[in-house]
Amino acid sequence: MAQPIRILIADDHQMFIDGVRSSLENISHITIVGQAHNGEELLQLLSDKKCDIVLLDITMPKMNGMEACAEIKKRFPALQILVLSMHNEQEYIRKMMELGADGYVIKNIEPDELIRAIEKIHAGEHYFSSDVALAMMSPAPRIISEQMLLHSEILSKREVQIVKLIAQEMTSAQIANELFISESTVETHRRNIIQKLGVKSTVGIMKYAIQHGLV
Amino acid sequence: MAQPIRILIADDHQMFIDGVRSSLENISHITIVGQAHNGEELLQLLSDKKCDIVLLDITMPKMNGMEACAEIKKRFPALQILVLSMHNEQEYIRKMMELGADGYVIKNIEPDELIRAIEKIHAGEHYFSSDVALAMMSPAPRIISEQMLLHSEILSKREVQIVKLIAQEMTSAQIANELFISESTVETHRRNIIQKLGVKSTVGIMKYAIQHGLV
DNA sequence: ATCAAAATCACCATTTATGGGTATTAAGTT
DNA sequence: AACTTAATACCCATAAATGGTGATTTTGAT
Repeated sequence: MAQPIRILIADDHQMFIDGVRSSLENISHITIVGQAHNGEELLQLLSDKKCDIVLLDITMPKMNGMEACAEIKKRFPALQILVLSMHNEQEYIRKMMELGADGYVIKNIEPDELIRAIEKIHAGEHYFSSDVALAMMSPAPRIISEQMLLHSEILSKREVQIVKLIAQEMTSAQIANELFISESTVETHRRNIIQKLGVKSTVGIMKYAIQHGLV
Repeated sequence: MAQPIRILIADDHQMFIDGVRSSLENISHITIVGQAHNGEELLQLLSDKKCDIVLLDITMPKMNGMEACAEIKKRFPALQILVLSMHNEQEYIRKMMELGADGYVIKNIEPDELIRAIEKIHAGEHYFSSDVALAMMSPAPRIISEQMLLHSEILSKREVQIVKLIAQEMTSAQIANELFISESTVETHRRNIIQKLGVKSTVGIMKYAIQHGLV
């Protein structure tokens, strides 16, 4: 190849970025053109620098990997995304693929495999590490999981906001006060959230929130 | 220094280990003598290899960093431990220090600072990254926090059991049914748990449960 | 301009959870 | 044997959350 594959890395841990860098620095046909510690930074970078593939973490502050992925695919459809996550739950994988990711590997991947993944993605193929592929094999870990996927439209901004406040152990009344809205409204939101996520109670909301990096 | 500082790294993510390795490989007075992906592996390694400092992650499978830390300090009191974690909550920091850790830094630390931390620890001092020190400054994030520390004995077996069931979105009645005890008892446990953890509601219990790997 | 989704609010009733206090029994420790 | 903790259970009252239904307004997209 005449031109090396240009890579951008987005991950909130510098040390992890360094790990990736050290794995790739001696590979002649791959070059790292930049790095970001969150989704916002990444999107800013993308306006300036040209690159082929983004290595994207999911758990990041400010704008997480899911939001970033959706945004990137909207603004730069040609850009390819390889998710590098520590989560290998079906929900995550499915979600990221729905949002337009081109591949998904677990962070404990070996350098060799990472290189292979990048090459595959660049060649227009999808790539999943074996852990990930395995996770997708099991038909349905929980009964609610199907329901969860059916209702997997993302929560609205307001709903996310409320989930975050719930996660701070606030009651509906306190949240209403915080957001200058009625308690009824908060409770309506609460119930809509429970329905959307296919969970039973606030406890389920919390699990979702933590697993999806909302807290 | 005649002898380099011998380091062992324990972290469940190989790529992170690689990140640390690449940061330290050109430092002549520091040498990495081994790595482990969980607490058990680490303890096995320690029986064979001699080393000065363990870089220890908290979140690991099989045996996590807390258990490993306690065990190491019991079996090898002279060995020094630098916690390398992504959590900078007071609870974690305090806990690890109680368990005998010698320093605590956040994973997004810069390589320079990591080296400094290792040197300090090896010199018999403690070391905390500025993030961590800052986190410890705030006297009490919540008023109940003091209470939290006073009551920081771990939950009893029964209580842990109930936390796990709560995490499955079960109501007190359902839990009572599951455990063949009265609903009153479950509610008493529930309230004791809330008090012990210094949280406000079931939401707080959930956060604790998830962060401490009970679910 | 029109349509769909999101956000807002209220009424109802019922179920759950929280907070206070009290008490008994079993199990384990010193 | 004396003491502590864990586990069990109940009383009362209040606060909070859940479920159902219906409705208006704002906002965003086609």
